[in-house]
Amino acid sequence: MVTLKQLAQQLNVSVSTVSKALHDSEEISPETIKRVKVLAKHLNYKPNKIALSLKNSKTKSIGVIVPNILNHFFAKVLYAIEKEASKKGYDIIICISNEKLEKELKSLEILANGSVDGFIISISEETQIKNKLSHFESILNQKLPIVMFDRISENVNCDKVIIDDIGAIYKATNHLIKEGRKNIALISNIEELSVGKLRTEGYLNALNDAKQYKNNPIILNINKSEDIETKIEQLLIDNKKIDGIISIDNITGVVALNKALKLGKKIPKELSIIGFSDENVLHFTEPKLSTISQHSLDIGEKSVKILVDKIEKNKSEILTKVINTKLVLRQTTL
Amino acid sequence: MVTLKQLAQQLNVSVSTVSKALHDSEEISPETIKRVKVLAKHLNYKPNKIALSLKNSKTKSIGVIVPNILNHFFAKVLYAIEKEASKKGYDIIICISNEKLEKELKSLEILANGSVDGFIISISEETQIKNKLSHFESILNQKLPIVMFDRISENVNCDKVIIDDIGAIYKATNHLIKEGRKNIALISNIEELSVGKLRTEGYLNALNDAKQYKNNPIILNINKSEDIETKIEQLLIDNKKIDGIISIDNITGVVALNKALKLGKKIPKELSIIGFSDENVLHFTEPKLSTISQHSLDIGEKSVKILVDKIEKNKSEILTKVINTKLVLRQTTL
DNA sequence: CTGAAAGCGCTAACAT
DNA sequence: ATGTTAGCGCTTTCAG
Repeated sequence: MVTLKQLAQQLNVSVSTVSKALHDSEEISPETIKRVKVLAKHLNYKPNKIALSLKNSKTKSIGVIVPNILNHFFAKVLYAIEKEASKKGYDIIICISNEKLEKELKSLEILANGSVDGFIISISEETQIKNKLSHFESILNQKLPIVMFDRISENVNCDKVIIDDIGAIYKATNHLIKEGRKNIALISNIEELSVGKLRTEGYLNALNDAKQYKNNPIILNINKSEDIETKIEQLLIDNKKIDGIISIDNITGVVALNKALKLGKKIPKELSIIGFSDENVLHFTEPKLSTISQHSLDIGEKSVKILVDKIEKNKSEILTKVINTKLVLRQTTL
Repeated sequence: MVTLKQLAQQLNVSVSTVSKALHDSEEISPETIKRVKVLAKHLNYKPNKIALSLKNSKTKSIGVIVPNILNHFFAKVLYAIEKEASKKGYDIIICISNEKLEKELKSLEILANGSVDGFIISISEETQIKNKLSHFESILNQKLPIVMFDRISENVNCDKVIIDDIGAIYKATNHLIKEGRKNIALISNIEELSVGKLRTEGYLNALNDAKQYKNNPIILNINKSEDIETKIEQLLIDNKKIDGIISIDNITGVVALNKALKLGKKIPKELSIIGFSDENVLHFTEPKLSTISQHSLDIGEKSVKILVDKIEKNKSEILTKVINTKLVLRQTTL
């Protein structure tokens, strides 16, 4: 890399003159500025980011820690984070916790060595289960701001970007009730997560609030060790009355659709299905899956905006931003 | 952040003593080492990465530039890159080119300001089409190593990690021929990419080499502006004789399967389908899609290993590593 | 208008 | 065994 020093030597001026010239300082004569800039351009000089970071105690980098990048939701949020961060002149350093507390903790600790100005985090499953939160507190104590999204913890005092999980599923369930469905099942493979519990709550609330709905809730929680496809197929076989399915994660909806088709169900005539998460590979099901869109792009964008505000404007109020969801009716609902 | 200086002041010793103590230097007395370490631990001292980077002219960071993180293949490679990099003590800074030359170029330039020790890159579509490669040369001239994977350019003299694209599709096509298929179509939405051309070549070679195969190739190239679902459905309707489909990207295989089912095709009895890319959401099709697995994890892992070798051992030979593919027969082939 | 010097946090050669 | 100094690349007083 070309340095100020090298430019200075070649031009027979001092390093500080070069620095000032490159910043169009009033102190420097126009011709010197010209000379400096010409050479800088010619040698492709670029200010060393590391040196700047050290000098300014600002890295212009954001640490992003997500549980699982193979989950399309997180990939999409990441996409939006990168886009917005890039727009604002920030690099993003990403770590994948792989749903493990240990990795999340380590990643956080490592990046808190001066590498980043703040964090955007979605909590790992293990962390949520064990409810171990001290690593977040530790970061906040070091005056490094954190923005949590989707998988948050009420007990950490930081900015948050979430969706109205209860309301989203409430609306979806209600839609099926209004369709006249009498046996609406909820399928989930995220029982342990904060969002899983909230979404389930939305489903139960909706059933409760509908006076005309008489039947008991049907909830299929599939845990990590169980086979999603087997469980769902079994549910459909065991419970032939099911005429509505709400999936609260972004996988089981597709599986339910495929299994129902395989079993010869007419969709949406005999069975309505609503999945979770917006447009993606799911787009390509046949018929097209109706879903709750959680606007992943907005979530990512907003997270960056809030974090950068914290970093640059030292805003001190802690806020929780709720991103709207939308029920997108495609072809698996009436 | 706690600094050496602060530790030194509190202990009434010099900064260098503290530094040496923390590195268990022979020069320092055991008791001083003890005192220093106790306080360091107590104050949660962590060496400032930025300062180290500046001092060592090594950032222990890798710049990763991918075209599209929503493509499951890239997400998976990214996952593997993060895992291996983390293991080796490297951070990864990611940029998403979004298939645009401009963004790729900018990202590369920005990170070449001292932020990273090297790059792992998969070239954007626009870059491949325009065949503009000077930005890579520029980086290499700055002695920053590059490893390219999947979407590479023969004309850039850097390490590469690829699969045997021709051979992979050749094998798959051959499998369908051996099944006795007489009208094997190739579907692609990546015509413009280097890998797209190679894979198509593999298909054509296989048809040519099979003396018993009489019919002409059937190739459906779907470009960005066209609707994948419409085109594929139309193909199946227009050409009822098609009894084999090879998809050379990681989307059209699923679509072809769903459309064929919708049109009442018996699979795999009347029609065999082979997709591209390994286990993922596609896993959940019904029946399960047979695919060419490209071992994305190996690709990511290997890329990091090669790059880190270059960075740390100054290896100078340029190599191209070919990762094996595997034909994984599930339920859409005989 | 230009330059010298200090300092960001750290390490290491070189005193003492 | 401990301290001083210089230097990584940069900005920014302060001096000239």
